[in-house]
Amino acid sequence: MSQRPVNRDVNLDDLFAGATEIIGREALEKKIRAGERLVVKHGVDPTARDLHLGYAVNYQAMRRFQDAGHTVVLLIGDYTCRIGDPTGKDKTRPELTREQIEANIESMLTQVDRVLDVETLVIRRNSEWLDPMHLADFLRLGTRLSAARLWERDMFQRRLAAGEGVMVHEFLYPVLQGYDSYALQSDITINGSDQKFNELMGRQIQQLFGQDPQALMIMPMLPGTDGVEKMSQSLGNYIGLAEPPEEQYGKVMSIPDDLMPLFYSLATRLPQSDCDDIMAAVAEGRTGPMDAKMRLGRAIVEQYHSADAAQAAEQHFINVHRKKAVPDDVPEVELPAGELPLGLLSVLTTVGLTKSNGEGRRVVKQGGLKLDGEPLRDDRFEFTAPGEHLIQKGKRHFVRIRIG
RNA sequence: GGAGGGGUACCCAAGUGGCCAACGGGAGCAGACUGUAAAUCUGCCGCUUUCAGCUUCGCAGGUUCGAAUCCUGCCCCCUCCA
Repeated sequence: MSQRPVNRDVNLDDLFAGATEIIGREALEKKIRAGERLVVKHGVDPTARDLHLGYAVNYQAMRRFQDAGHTVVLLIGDYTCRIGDPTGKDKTRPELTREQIEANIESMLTQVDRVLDVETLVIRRNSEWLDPMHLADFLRLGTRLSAARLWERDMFQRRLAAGEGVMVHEFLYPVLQGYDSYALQSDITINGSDQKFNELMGRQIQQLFGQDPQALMIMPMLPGTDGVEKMSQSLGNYIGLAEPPEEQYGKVMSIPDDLMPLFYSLATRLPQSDCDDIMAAVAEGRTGPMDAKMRLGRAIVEQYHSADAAQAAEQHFINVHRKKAVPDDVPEVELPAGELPLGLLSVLTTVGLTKSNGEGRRVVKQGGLKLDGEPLRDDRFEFTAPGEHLIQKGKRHFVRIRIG
């Protein structure tokens, strides 16, 4: 693994771009200027998931550190994920097997490689040091940490006030996560603001052991496509890094207009000055909001796919949504002619357009179904002969069926 | 160990013997409108062979013509006190 030389003259404002807060900035700057190769930590759970633009806010920052020659560590919380972060939402998590964890890391890497340089990326697992840790060691660490400090956490206070409980493991979680920073000798951790408390604990533990406390680069949470909640997989309001170009583009087009500035500066690699110019042009009426949004969509698709893909996705969007034409990549399903006649409702369900016959009946009744471009309002319709048909549900769900 | 509160559909949450397939909100789906997959408005939103039938309100029994609602046992969750 070949590493770039450390760039001690890197522009710090560029390096820290986008961060809402840098804790311990001064000490960090000294290290950079002295030409030290920093250990840059970013922790993730090895759960199976689609990485999305919200995470990419961190990855882009990590990439800049890589480019400046520093060691970026992707810390896999394979030990702590067995315990469960106090999100207040998680039920007891199913325990992941070693194989699952490795498979998840693998899939994660194929997603982050769109942003990070995986050649120099260092992967560590916190089971490396937490597994061999003895309870006595942990308790000894506990003799030097104040419980009151842990209780301060606003989430705990809120939950207690709301009459909800706090579990012992949740209470201790920050200690384990903080220990990671010590084990890695982290110089800086890049994470979303939701991790601030845990990472501050890391600073404290590092100091207990005589280490320099890590700096914290706290990145803003990107809102989801609904414009209200933060982007997250469980809320389904996310734009995945590995999603197909048309999906990414379409989802970008669906964000509320007033989210555009945020997406421009957090989700694209455009310099902040360019983002400002674009939004100024919109404000002054020189550019339409739709054009600005389309440009945003292209920029994002281009970043995770290619310029060609961005063009194609835009064309697809114009065709399907503006001109209401049929896209050219409609999924096709083969149906055996032996089962003729085939009832429309059961076809809709087997083809995956509806979850039940009742839902299909509803869609047909409401005029949301088209067969070969023609509205079909008869839920008792049957396909009686072999052949090819285009089924459209609503505006954007298409399936081509081939009976025969 | 004691006292109290609670478990309802994908999520939140009403309902405390029939008018309950179950109020309301969110999510989702469809229609209208729109530059948009935004916002707004309208409709739908357990399953089925839909003028009807079937299965649902933590689990298992029971009372009753009839239960999400009452009784018994069990499981789980939360708060306070010890």
